[in-house]
Order: sequence, then structure tokens, then C-alpha cells
Amino acid sequence: MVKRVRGSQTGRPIMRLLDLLGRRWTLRIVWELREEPKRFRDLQDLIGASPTIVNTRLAELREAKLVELDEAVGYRLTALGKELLLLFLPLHTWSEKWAKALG
Amino acid sequence: MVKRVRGSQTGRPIMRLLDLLGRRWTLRIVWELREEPKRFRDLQDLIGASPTIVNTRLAELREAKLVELDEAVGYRLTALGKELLLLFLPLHTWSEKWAKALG
DNA sequence: ACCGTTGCTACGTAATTTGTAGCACAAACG
DNA sequence: CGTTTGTGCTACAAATTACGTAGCAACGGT
Repeated sequence: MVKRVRGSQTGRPIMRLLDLLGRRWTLRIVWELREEPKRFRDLQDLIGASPTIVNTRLAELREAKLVELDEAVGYRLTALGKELLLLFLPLHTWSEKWAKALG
Repeated sequence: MVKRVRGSQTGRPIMRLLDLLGRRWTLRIVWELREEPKRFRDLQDLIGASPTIVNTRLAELREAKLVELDEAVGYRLTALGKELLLLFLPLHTWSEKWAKALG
């Protein structure tokens, strides 16, 4: 099973990041971990994705050092992951404004 | 051809937004439009995706009122799209720190 | 008429995601 | 001990999505 690189392949950090985050469920998983650690099945139920893809995305996020597994409590954001989340928090407020604009 | 809703279906704005942005190439397209309008084929070449999917994503982004087509200059961000981009700009700086942390 | 550019579509193939079932392991229960 | 429960995770076929190439129709310029 060859591991393929998808996305831009430019190697620029922003492109690597956009490629990572621009995969189905990735943003959502980070979002669901924003407050407290979650178990594998909790995440699965929350987002409604198959265990296969949840596991795949978690593996990618762990490799990216944004998420880690603490066996005592479950999956949680790393320090880096929390930093990233902080950048995304304004999205919450903005999304409501956006939804109104959509009518 | 029935249009299916994917993602959380909770209808919460943040979930709609994360679902939209968490699709392949969506974030990337917004990013490529950050400075100036781009033509369909320019976008295609820049991100290296098939015209089929570029068109699909552009249609979604247009429906979400984040991107619009000005026939004189090409695709560009709407006012809403620019607001969203502003929220994402810090990602650029952060991504470089992140890349270093990955080693 | 001809050419280049525009946005976009058709279509067969490849890759990804889904849904369901289930594994191995550990701790708790009876 | 035997069973149950919870844990992370995997197998596998089916469904969905993306890819890659070719090409269309409309328009403007030459």
C-alpha cells in the first residue's frame, strides 16, 4: 500500500496545512475536541462518520501533532492543536453572521 | 439526481461552515483568490484539480456567497468571502511555526 | 473564416468514503 | 472462572467522489 501525497506538493507550510484541514471531517474533529477530550466512539457518534475514516483522520492529525491520545481520557488537542483552534474560534461567531446573510 | 446533504445536518451555522470548508480544494480555492480574481483555468492550474471538481467547488462557494464570478475579471471573493479570508490569514504565519515543530 | 480564451460538461477510470461487522485487549461484574 | 462492557481499531464490499482527458458553445479579436 503506497502512501500517496495528495494536494499541492509544493511543500509550503500553508499548503500542507490547507491540504490537511481540507479533508472531510478533519476540521470537524478538531472542532469537537475544542473543550474536552473525547473517546474514539464519542467522536464517531458526534460527527457521524465511519470508524474507518475517523481513524484515518485521527492518524493524520496525530502525525501532524495537532491531536494526541491520552489513554486515560481519550483524544485531545496538543498544544499546537490548541493554538490552531484559537485561530478558528472566531469562525464560530462569524458563521452566524454568514448564515443570516444566506437568508 | 437528488441533492444529498452531507455532514452533520444539525443546521448549526458553524457545522454548515465546517462542512463546506472541509471539502477537498475548498479552502485552497478561497486561499488562491485572496489577492486577486482568477480565471477558471488559472484556478485549475494553480491547485492542480480536475475541472469537474473545480467547478463543483466554485458552485458551492458561489451558493454560499463567498465567491462570485465577474465576467470581466474572473472569480473573486465576495465581501463575505473576504471577511472569512481575514479570519484565515493568521493561518499563514502559524503554519510556518507548525511546520518547524513537525521537524 | 479562423483562432484563442472563456466557463463548463461528458464520461470512463481511479481513489476515497461509507456502513456493517467484528477483532483484540483490558477492566469490571457476578 | 465466565460474562459483560468499554476501549481503539480493522476488514471488506458497496456507494460516493475525484481524476484525467477530451471536447462543447459562446464570445472577441484578427
